[in-house]
Amino acid sequence: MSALIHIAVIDDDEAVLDSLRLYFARQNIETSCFASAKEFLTAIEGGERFDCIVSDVRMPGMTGLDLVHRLKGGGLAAPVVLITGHGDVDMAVAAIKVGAFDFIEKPFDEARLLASIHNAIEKNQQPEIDAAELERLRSRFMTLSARQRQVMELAVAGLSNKEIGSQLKISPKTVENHRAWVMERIGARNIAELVRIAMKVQGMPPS
Amino acid sequence: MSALIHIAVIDDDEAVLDSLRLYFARQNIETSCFASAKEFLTAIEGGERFDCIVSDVRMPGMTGLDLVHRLKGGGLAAPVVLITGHGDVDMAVAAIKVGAFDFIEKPFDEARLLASIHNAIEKNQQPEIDAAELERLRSRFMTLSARQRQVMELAVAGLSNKEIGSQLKISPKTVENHRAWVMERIGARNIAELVRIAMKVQGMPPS
DNA sequence: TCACACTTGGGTATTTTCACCTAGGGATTA
DNA sequence: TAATCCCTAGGTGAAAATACCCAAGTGTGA
Repeated sequence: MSALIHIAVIDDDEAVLDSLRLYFARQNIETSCFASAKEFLTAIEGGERFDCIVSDVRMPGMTGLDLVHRLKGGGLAAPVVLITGHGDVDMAVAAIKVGAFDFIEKPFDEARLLASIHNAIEKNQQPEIDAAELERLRSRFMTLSARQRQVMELAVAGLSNKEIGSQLKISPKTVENHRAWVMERIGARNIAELVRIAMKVQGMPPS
Repeated sequence: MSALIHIAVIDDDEAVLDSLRLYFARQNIETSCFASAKEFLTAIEGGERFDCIVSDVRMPGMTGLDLVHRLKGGGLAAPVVLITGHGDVDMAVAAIKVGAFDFIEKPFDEARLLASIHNAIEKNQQPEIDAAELERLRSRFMTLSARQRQVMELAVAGLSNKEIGSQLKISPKTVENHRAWVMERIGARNIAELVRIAMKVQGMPPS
């Protein structure tokens, strides 16, 4: 699924930049380096997009924290991992609160940073998938027949096949058949999943 | 609006507890002190509610971080302000990510803590719809042990007893027992109901 | 009229859950 | 020390769900 990860690294220290560029190259990660937040923003304004942004906190001009603020305010979805040389708890708290994904102290293990980046990207893909997923599910609900939907609703309400049958005046066996159909169509593999899907779909009107 | 602020303070250090109690008394804030997270949870289970929870991070038994996890998992809305003696950035990051409102290093200015508490309470004033019902459900969640909660979460995710057992490295039979306990305690009569209750209380998650 | 989908219902066998029960080990508390 | 709670795990038997198979009646649209 992951074609090629493309990240941005922002640090005013040339040595750090070089070191990280080399490390990420070895990890098969495409890296764009920037010596300042400003340079980075220019690239963003030029239309460049990254899967993850790794930035130092303390830099001349715009700090990493400012950058997070700016990016989140601009609605940019890419996760930001901040790196700091000074173990500043207050700043870490502030950073996470404004939406930074992680906050790592120098000196850090490169593997730790890598793990955080992977984690950030993974978590970040969730909402997009959710929106698309929701539409997919909604369309599947539409293909259900009236009877199937009836059965589904009662099943989601927690009734057993027997109870559903007596309520709909059909045999439990028929209910069983309908139920299997519903599960297959919706793509749920168990009742718990079906309940979640039903709640998700019915809990949110189409946008 | 603010009748009387009532907060909980949790710290295993008697001196800190006394000091804060005195300080908050002077600020006209009602304070309940607890020497451990467990004592605090007992009070919560007994139905006590607080506008804000101030807790030390490092304590014997349950840590402040565990506490936040537990409270947020149970859907309790009260904001938590954590205090730590060791400037631990990683822990601060983890704490904020799981939903702590603030993370303050010792030694701290009492006014700083007070400001954070006021801020937390103010931010926390969001409208709750079926507050009474949610409270009832939350209190039930609080009575679950850690293991029971684990089992519940996996069950809600749709795993079978066998799958849960293999994941938790316990026998399916034990899972079955835990599950029965959970169902009884929560007051759910089938999985569908459990899933719906869990989603309501925790306002979550993707499958 | 024919094909297709939906509904209905049955059979059979396996798996899973549910509702009871007992019982030991470990940790905590009175 | 005794009581209590939790986690562990086993047993039994009933109920339910699941995964397959099958067929017949009813529409709808090509």
